[in-house]
Amino acid sequence: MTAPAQLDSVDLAILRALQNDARITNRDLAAAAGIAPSTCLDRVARLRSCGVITGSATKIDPAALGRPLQAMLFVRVQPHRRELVDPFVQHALAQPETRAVFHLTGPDDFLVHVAATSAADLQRLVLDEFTARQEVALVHTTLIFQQWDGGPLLPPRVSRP
Amino acid sequence: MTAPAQLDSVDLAILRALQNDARITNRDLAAAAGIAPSTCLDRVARLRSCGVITGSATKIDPAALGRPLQAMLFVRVQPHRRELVDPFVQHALAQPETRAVFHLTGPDDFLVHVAATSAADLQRLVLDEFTARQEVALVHTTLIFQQWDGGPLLPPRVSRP
DNA sequence: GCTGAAAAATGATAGAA
DNA sequence: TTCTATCATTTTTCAGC
Repeated sequence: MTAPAQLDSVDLAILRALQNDARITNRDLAAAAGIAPSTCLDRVARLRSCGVITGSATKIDPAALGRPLQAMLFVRVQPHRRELVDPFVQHALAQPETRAVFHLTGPDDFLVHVAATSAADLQRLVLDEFTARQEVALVHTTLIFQQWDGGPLLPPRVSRP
Repeated sequence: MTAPAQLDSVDLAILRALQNDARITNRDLAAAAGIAPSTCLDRVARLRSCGVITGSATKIDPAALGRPLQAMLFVRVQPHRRELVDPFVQHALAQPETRAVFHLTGPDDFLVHVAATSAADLQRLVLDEFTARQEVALVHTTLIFQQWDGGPLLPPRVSRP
């Protein structure tokens, strides 16, 4: 499943194109990678079975959906034990506002990325769904002015056979 | 382009399925939404032209790619002026380790999500690519133990015609 | 919003470089 | 391994209703 993944420049081209557009046709993907369509199918299947490709997702604009206010919630859990960590994560993921949850090192244990419908919705989320919980010692809320997606994630080194 | 987007329960089903798997066939998507395939095509085209759907991406496992160490960099820029903000963001996005950049309210101006190949790579990134820059006053580095993707992002209210 | 026929893409196969 | 070529099947498209 999770091999060290020896990737060459063809895999790199495939990964670059697929991260940019998950719905690219196999024909176009093969052309972008400079290989035959049948070979391209094999390559993608291999990347999938190696665990490099884990899935695909359609990207959505939260503002266009009616969720114009995004924020980061820094959450401190007390005590910081596994019995409390797992339920907290599940509860955070169960909120419709939650986009992602990160378990971090440092004074703040969790970072929760949320997309709220309004300041009132954000306030309710923080007070009723997070601060109100027994294990939550502290929530620090920060608004997101703007965000940018990084380019395609690529392997640090490419084997050149 | 960016209309208030009046979405009904069919759009909601489409958005849910598409966020879960961008490569779902239109046939299966139509079945999931309970409409005819041709109607489904129209709906998706409308969601795209309304700006709700902005694109698609294949999901990659950074660890399988050789980037097992993810971190959040909290960056303070001094002075916090637009002439310095834009170049900083461009430089952050130009790094192969960068997954996302957030411009935040609060004492830390930016949050940069990165995927490094090793602790040495992370150290180099922080010291040589961020701290070394004139406008960067402070970088605080936090490791990511684990992360979870939220469920599909859905509109807060659904019009019921 | 639906139906159905035409067009295109896919996935699989076999054989050769 | 990878490529070329082929083909049945599935999927998308685009009329018209």
